[in-house]
Amino acid sequence: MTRLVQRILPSPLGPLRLVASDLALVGIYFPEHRPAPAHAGEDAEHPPVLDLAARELDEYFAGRRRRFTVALDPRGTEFQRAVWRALAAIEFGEQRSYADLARQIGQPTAVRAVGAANGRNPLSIVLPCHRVVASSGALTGYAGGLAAKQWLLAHEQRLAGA
Amino acid sequence: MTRLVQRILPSPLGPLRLVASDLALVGIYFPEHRPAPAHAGEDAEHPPVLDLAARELDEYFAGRRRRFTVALDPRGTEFQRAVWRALAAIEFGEQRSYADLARQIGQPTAVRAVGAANGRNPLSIVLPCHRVVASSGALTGYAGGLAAKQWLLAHEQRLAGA
DNA sequence: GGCCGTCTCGCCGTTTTCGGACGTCGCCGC
DNA sequence: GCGGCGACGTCCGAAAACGGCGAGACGGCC
Repeated sequence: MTRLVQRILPSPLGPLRLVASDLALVGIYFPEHRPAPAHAGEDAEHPPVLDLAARELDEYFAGRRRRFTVALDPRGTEFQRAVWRALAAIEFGEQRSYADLARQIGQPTAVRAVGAANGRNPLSIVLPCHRVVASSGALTGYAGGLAAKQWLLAHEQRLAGA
Repeated sequence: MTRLVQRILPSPLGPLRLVASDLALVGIYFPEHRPAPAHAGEDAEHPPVLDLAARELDEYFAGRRRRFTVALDPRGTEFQRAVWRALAAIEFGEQRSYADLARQIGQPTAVRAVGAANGRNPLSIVLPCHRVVASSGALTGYAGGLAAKQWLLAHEQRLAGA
């Protein structure tokens, strides 16, 4: 029940809205995020975690960071958190299918539910839901729009080779 | 979403639990309150509003206060807040029926629902749900027990005449 | 014969909807 | 008095709808 504060961070994908509690990052949202996230409190004072998140994201976009260290507190159901935990294990530049994730959390048939949980990921980019594509390899959806997903994958692809 | 703090206040009706946010009083609960209210946070620091509430309640029980000035923030559905607003208009020593209240909020047939809303009143005493009785004049129910309701009415009756 | 697109259907957690039950009642008969 | 019934917002549980899917079946097209 701690207060939430937010901060807007410019990025190549448009202004990102970072939301944090006193202790951890709680959300990263695109300008036209879908589904629209709940409104956060005013940004009176910036807790340190918010500044750290902004710095790491800047580095990520600049190609100088592949993993994030900022404390996270993704809020959701038990199942969703399990999916998001699995997300965190996908390395920079890699890709997985929704079926892969389902297997990984021990519920190989819950493919569709994994897709839904993926769509509710509150920590875009940091929890790399953009690295999950259909088994066929097709891009299927993204909270920030498919263009953003494609941009992120290309960005990582470019750097992964180097 | 501000933090809630609480404080116990001794009274002729037993220890009352006062709950407040930074800005306003949110709840007043009897020892055996029904339905049981949600648990509040720890009482680390007392916001001014909590002390003011305690003082005014003391004065009320001592017979030196008939109206409260402490800021209130009763949380509930729109309908409930409408009922509670109507409650606040009942003067010290007066009594109304549930049907009266229903008429007052413009939903004369929602008598039973008014009763239910009354039962969910989070601010006992300050929002005087004890001044509402059946059309027949009978005492019908009270979160703090019928004895408490009777005590409050008698208390006000005694002073109203003076 | 391969190689796609398209369709259909089963999968499953979450969300939304729906229906019934439950009150701090009041009115009408008896 | 007492019993019965109607009133209506809430709560709660059940049921249905809804997705950022995947596998298999078809039908075209080289």
